[in-house]
Amino acid sequence: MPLSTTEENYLKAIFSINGANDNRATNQLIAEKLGVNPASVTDMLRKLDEKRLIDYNRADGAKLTKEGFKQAVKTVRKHRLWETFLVNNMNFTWDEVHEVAEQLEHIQSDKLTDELDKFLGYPKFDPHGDPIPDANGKLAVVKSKPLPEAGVARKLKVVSVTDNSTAFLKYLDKQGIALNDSLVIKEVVDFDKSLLVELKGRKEVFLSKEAAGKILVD
Amino acid sequence: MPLSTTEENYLKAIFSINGANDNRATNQLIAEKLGVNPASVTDMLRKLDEKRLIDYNRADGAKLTKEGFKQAVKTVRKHRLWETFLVNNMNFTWDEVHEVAEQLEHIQSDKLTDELDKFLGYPKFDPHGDPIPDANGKLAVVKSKPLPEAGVARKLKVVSVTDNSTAFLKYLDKQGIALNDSLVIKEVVDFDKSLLVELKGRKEVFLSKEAAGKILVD
DNA sequence: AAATATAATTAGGTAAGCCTAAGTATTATT
DNA sequence: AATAATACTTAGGCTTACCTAATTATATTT
Repeated sequence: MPLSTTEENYLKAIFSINGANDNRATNQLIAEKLGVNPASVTDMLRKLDEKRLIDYNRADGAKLTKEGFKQAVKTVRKHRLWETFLVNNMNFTWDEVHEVAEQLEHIQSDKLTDELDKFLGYPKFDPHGDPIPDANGKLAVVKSKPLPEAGVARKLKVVSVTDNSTAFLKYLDKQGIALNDSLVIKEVVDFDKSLLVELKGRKEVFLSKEAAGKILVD
Repeated sequence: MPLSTTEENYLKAIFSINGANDNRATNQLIAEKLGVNPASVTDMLRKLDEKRLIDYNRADGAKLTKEGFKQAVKTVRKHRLWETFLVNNMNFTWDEVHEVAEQLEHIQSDKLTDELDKFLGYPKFDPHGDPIPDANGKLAVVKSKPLPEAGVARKLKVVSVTDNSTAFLKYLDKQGIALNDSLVIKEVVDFDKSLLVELKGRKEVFLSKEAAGKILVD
């Protein structure tokens, strides 16, 4: 039988906490992410372990099994496809989509998911710049590129800089940009190709074309 | 707070049983429609009565209040809009849509509902020929009648079916009958009241009295 | 009117998913 | 090593929405 909405949400939470690493989600992190009491988490993790969707024990926390991973990715795929649909076709803004997508991601129909994917033109990224798993669960691999070559509105991560001069690094520091920081290009100014960039803390800064070209993002 | 999926389903069931008339749904009919035990229905009807979504007592059965009616129509609106979307844009056939639409009808977002309506071009009827309530809950009125009540030799149009089961829809498909098709009753067979019907492509098929009674024409 | 059938209700129980409060491990600090 | 802080589990309970079996109320027959 299919997973419940709640089970799907737990798998998704573990997926988002563990990421690509070999981390193991703790009860507390999961409880916080889902807004439930840690005692409730214990119950559900045990249940998911029994169903072989996760590996779980008190000492090491929770890790998705192959099957659990598959299910989590499927839910993420649906979530991101629906977000794309809402923004592209239903006139939602990227900050309005989350709540509705949280509901839509639990609709159970592989046919619908795949038709939606087709309808949208097999998008690789959702409106937040997060990669959309394909029908086989594969995620687009992002290879870093200079900031000016990245698209607008995608969630980017600073992975490296091509100028290690003190002057440049100090400049970045002053702007509030550091390695591994997330940022989003809000706008490309037409006449001088400078970029309006939103940083983590909702702070916005302008970067000249020269400066931006030295920042590699993912 | 918003209604639960189950509450919405009860209201919808009462709506579909009572129709436009002043009927009052009985526990048994509701139980049958929802596939639950009559004892469970008693519980829920009492709860809906307390919430003033229905008027309920043992003697007269259940009737929607103004608010309950509003909620039911809203769910029906969503159901039929999603069905239309699935057929028009997701390559579903009209006999495939029901199960998924049962899930989609519970998505809570007025903005999404109205944007979907707009996206679809404010359709008046769904793929089964059922009228779609507009944003104010108003339904297009159709003066249609069951096929056996229509006269012989008149050009008729299939506007709706009163049985949306997969079995019936597949049967119609096989006979070559689809929504909005034109047809003409050539003959009423006396002894069993079955109908000889001529379809668009000059093709003639026999329809039993039972099957014909579920086809509404204009 | 009495007997029977049908419909609805009551009583007691279950499972999922959550809670609080109290207790037990584990890890960090002194 | 002893104490304190943090993390997790246990125990007992709650709500929703369902169930079965037994009972009561209403209709229908005879």
